[in-house]
Amino acid sequence: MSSPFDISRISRVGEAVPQSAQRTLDPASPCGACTVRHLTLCAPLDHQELAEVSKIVASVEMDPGEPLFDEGEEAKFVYSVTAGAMKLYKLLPDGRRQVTGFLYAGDFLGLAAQNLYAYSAEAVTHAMLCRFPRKRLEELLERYPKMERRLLGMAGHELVAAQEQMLLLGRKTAKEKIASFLLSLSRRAAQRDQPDNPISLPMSRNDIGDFLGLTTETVSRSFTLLKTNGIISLKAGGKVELTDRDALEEIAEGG
Amino acid sequence: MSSPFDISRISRVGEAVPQSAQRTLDPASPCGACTVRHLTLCAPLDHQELAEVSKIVASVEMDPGEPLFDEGEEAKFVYSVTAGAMKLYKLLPDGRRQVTGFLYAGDFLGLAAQNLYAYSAEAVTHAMLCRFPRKRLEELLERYPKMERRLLGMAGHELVAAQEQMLLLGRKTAKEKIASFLLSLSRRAAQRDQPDNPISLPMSRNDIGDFLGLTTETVSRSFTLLKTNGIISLKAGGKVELTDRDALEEIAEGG
DNA sequence: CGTTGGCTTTGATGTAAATCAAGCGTACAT
DNA sequence: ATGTACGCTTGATTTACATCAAAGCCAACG
Repeated sequence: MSSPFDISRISRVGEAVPQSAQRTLDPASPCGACTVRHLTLCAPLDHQELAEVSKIVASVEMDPGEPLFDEGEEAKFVYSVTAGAMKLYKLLPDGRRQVTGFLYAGDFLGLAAQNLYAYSAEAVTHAMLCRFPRKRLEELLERYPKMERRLLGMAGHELVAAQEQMLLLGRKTAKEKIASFLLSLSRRAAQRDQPDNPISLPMSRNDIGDFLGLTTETVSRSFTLLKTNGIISLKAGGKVELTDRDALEEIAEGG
Repeated sequence: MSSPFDISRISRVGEAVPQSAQRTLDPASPCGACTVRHLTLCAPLDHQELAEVSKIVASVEMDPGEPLFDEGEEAKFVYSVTAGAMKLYKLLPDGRRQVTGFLYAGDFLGLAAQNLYAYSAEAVTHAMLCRFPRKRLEELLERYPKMERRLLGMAGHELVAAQEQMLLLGRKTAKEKIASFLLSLSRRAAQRDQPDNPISLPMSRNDIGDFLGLTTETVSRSFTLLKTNGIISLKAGGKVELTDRDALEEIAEGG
């Protein structure tokens, strides 16, 4: 966790801001310079439309463990991840935690019910996000139906992933959960043109456990089991090599 | 399960069709007469627009246990439930099953990834649905952005519900799962202006188990436990009375 | 109206994963 | 270099739920 004195560095793009707080976006044409736009909700926009978006976005920089918002808070903003990794989670009153997703560049956060965030969000690694005032973005969505269509497509993908995760949480064994998790990380890396093997696991064993409905210990044991069977190998820097992808896929589906 | 000779009765509305297959919709103005429109994706449409929708919808009637489509099948149609209850589920190769949702009037089905259904769908009770050819509906969505906005709103609600279900599957005990399930059914009934107590449980113990990540036996034991504690009481016709709603809410949140 | 077959409930036993409890590294600070 | 702290791994024990097994229950049907 971050110290309570850490503060998200936020800057309205297009305004004069301290150099230090302005790392990814060029103030002159921030969205035009966005290197992950093809992955985001801004993908379908043309040059002119991006200029409109630029007027309402701010850039946010996060340190590992730093919270972005909490479940139940008023949902004034929505976000798009541009770099690094975030996690979303829900808590029960006694502290039990369910991580509902890990987010990478291009992913969208800020889902709300009755204007309150439906989950808490926290940085896993150092991360950068674009921040949109919810109301301003909704105005833009009315003006640009293709942006709304894009968002609907992204929501559809999220729903498919959510159903897959329900199958995992409700019906898979610890070993199957870990195998499925590694494969889904690998596939997502491939989608964003990153190496799909070895893959990097920036999150802790505890986070993985809270995502898969397991304890840290069971996650660790399942990793060692797969390692012992020569199916994966744990490398330095939190990297995992998928030595036998076919076997992993077999296990993930309950083979 | 239904016999293999059962066939969904399908009729293009507006065409001459056998009386028996045409039970909910008035062929003259089928969508205009829809009694659950305010719950559906058609809610924001005016009279003129509904007439356009009428041209592409067909009415489908289902018997209990009858399958509508299977996961992996080509997703030619999407559906809107107008009466009765449906269930959605995913299977593992060895037969383990995860029910991902129970659907009632107003709910939307037909989520697809790469044009293939992401889950199987089957009737729980006798049910009626409106069937939309996917491509024709997509054309309509382009013409009517407010319909697309409506769909986006519905997808958002689904995503919130999915996250809640992940918390349930990953972190709640059997008793907490049953309590949460009963409360969510009660709340959904209230939303559709049906009595929220007693509530009706049209699905089997086995279906409930596959929805909550439990076995039939554990579902049954949890019900008797709540019954013994005077928190619920099982009535005739698959109805459940929530005798002590506060206690149920306390239990659902891990109290 | 007795038989049948499918759910549901209840009981006895087994087990995968949780919990409890030390040790291990590795990374960072003193 | 040496402490120390935090996350990871490994081991021993417990437990919630699954599995296996057998009765009840009730609606449909001959």
